[in-house]
Amino acid sequence: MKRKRPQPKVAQPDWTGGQEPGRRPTIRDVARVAGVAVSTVSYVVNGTGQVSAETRLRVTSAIHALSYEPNLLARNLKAGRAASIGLIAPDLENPYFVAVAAGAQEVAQSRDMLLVLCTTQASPHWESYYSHVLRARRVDGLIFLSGSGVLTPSVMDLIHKDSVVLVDERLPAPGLPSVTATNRRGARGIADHVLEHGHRRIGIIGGPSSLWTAQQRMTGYREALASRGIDPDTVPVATGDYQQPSGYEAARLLLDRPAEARPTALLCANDLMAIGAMLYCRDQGLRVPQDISICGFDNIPLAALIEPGLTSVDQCGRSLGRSACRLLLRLIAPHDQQDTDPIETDQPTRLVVRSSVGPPQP
Amino acid sequence: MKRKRPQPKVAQPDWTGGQEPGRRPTIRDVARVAGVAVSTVSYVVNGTGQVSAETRLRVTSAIHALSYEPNLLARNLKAGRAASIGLIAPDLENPYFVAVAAGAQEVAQSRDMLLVLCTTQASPHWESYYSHVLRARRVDGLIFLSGSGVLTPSVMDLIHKDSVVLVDERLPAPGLPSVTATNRRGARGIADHVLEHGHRRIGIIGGPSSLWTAQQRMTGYREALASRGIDPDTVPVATGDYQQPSGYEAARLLLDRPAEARPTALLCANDLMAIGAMLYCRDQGLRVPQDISICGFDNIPLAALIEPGLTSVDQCGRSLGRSACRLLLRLIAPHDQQDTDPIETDQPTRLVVRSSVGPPQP
DNA sequence: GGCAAACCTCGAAACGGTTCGCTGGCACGA
DNA sequence: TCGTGCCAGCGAACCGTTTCGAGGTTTGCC
Repeated sequence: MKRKRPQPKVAQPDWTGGQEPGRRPTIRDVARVAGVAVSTVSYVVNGTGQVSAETRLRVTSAIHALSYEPNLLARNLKAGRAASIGLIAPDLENPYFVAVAAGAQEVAQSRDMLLVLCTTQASPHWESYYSHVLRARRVDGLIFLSGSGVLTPSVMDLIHKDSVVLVDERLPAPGLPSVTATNRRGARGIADHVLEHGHRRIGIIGGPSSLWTAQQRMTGYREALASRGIDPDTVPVATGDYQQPSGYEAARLLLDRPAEARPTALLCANDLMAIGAMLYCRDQGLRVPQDISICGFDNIPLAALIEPGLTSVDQCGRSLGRSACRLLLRLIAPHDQQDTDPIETDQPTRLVVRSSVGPPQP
Repeated sequence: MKRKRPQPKVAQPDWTGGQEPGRRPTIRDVARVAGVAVSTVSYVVNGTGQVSAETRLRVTSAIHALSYEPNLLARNLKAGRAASIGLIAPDLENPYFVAVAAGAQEVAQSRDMLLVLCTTQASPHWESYYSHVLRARRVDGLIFLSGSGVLTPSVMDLIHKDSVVLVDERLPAPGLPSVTATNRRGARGIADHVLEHGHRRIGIIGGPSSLWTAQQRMTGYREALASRGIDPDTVPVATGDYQQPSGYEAARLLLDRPAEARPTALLCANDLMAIGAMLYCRDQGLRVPQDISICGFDNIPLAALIEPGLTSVDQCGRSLGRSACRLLLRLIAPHDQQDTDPIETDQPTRLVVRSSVGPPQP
C-alpha cells in the first residue's frame, strides 16, 4: 500500500474516519485535525515557541481526540540521545548489586530517565557486548560494575569516549569517573576488630584477585595483620568468586584440619562467602563464634537475619548506586559547577558488629 | 552553523580529514569513503540485498577505518520498535521481584533484547507513568508486576492495545496474557501442613487485599481451615503490605495477648512478612516453633538461611520471569503456533518444609 | 500615516537509518 | 543482432520528530 504522492495530503481520509487499526496517530495527524502546521503542534507539545491561546486549544483538543502520544524514538533520534542510562552488573543474585541498581534507578526515576539493566555473569564477553550495544543505542551514560575485572581495550576505549561511571573499580590511570567505598580502610577496620579479640590463627577467604575490591580488601587485611606482628604471608588464603557456594568450599579448604592447626577466625571478603562459610561450619558442627569467628563485608540485609548475626562492614550499595547515577548525570549535563566537584568519590564504610565474632577458644 | 545546501555533498571535507571531534560517523560517511551509495552500505551492514564481493570489501574496510557503528535509534525509529522490553515492578527490596527480573533479563539477553527496569513503589501513579512512557518509547512489550492492584482504566486500556504480560495477576475478564503460580493451591497446601500438626488457634497475616495473589492465598488458607472444621471468619487476620516491617507490626497485633488466647501458628502471605513476624517473636522471647509456628510464601533464599529455617511455598520467581518474557516474545512475534499455546500460564508451587512449624505447646 | 517591533504561523531541512523501484551492463540464447 | 533476464548498485522516499528562517499580521509609538 504505497502512495505515489498524489495530491499532497488532501486525499488522506480524515483521521477520525477510516482508522487503519494498527497505526498510531502521529504529529501529522494531529496537525491535520487541528488544521495547523506540524511545527505548531510540536511547539504546543513541548511548550516551546509562541502559540496563541486559541490555536493551543485547537491543538490540545485534537491531541485528546486522537489520544496522541509523541513517539519518543523519533524525538530521541533527533536529539541524538536515548534519555536513558545503562547499568551493567554481574548478576542479581548478589543483594549488593541489587542495592546499587535500586539506588541508580531511584535517581534515574527522579530525572525522567530510563534505566536499562544488563547482567553479564561476570564474563568479559557480555561486558563488552553490552558496552557496545548500549553505546550504539545512544544511552546517555553507563554505570559499570565489572564482575570480571578485565577491562578489555575495547571497553576501556569506550570508557574514554563515553560517559561512564565505574563502580567499585579504580583504575591505575586516574581521572576516570568512579564511585567506590573505602574498601581498604573498611577491611583493615574489621580485621582489627577480629584481632582485638585475641585471635592469632587467622584464615582469609578472598575475592577474585582480578577485582579491585578484592585487592583492596586483601591489602586492608594484611595491613591489620602486619600491624599486630603477624606476617601476612604465613596466613592461609583461599580465593572465592564472591558467591555463596565458593565460600562454603573455601571454608572447607581452610578448616579441614585438626583443631589445633585450624584458624580460629575467618576474614571473608564479602557476606555471601561468609554465609557460605557459616553454612560449612554448621554442617561440620563448628559453632560460630565459640569455635570459630567469621566476618564478612557489604552488610547485606541477610547479615542481620542469619543466626548468629554476621559482623560485617557496611558499604551502602544503594547510596553508592545513587552517587554513581548522580555523578553520571552531572557528567552528561554539566549545568553549573563541574570542575569544582570531584570526579571520583569515596564513600565511607562502617563497621557493623553483630555476634559472629568472639574470643578464641582458650 | 547551518549549511544552506550549497553543492550537494561534495563540499563536505573527506571524513578522514577534519574530524569535528564530537561527531560519530554515519552511514553516509561510510558510503562516501567507500565510494558507494548509502543503500549499499546498509545492505552490507544488514547482510540483505546483493552486493558483490569486491564492493562488500570496500565497504567493510571503510567501516573499520571509521569504526562506524550503526545508530540503533535511527534503525528503531524506522522499524517502529525499540527492540527492548519493559519490566514494571514495585521495588527491588523484595527478592522475589528481583528473581522475576533476573529471569526476564535472562531470556531477553538470549534474544538480543534490552530490558528496561522500572520500579513503582507499588504506587498507581508510577505504574501509570511508566506504562505511558514505555509505550511512547515503543518498547516491544511490557511485563507488569502490579504492586498496587489497582489497574486504572488508562493502564487497562494500554494492556489491551499493547503486548503486556501480567505477572501474579489474573483479571476477572480472562484472555489477557498472564503468568502466575498456583497461589491458592499452594496456600491451601501449606495451611494443611500447619493444621496437620494439630494447631487450632491460627492467625493470618495477609497481603494487601487489593492484590490478586493476596486474595488467592487468603482463599487457600480459608479453604484449608474450613475443611478442618474451623470457621474462617473467626480467625484473626492482620493485613500487611508484603514488606518486612509490616510483618513485625502484624505479629504484634495478633500475638500481643495472654498465652492461652494467642494463636499457636501464624500463616503469613509472604516470606518477608513471615521474617518480620519471626523478628517480633525473637524480640518478645517467643520461640519458633516451640511457642509459635510460622510459615511464609515465596521461598526466597533468605528462608533457607534464617534460623529456624522458614517453611514456605516455593514459586520460582526466576522461572516465572522467564515464562513471562518468553510468552511476551511469542505475542510479539507469533512465528509458528500461536493459538495452540495457552496465553495464560499457571506454574505449580511446591511446599518446602523446614523447621519453623511444629506441634503446638501442649 | 509610517515604521519597527512583537507576535504567530508555516514550510522545509535535518536526525540516521531501511527499503522499494529503477537502471545500466553483462551474459546468454535464438 | 536483438531481445531477455539477471545482477549490482543507485537514488529517493520514508519513519516521526525538532527547529530554523522567513513571511504575514498586529500592535505600539512617534
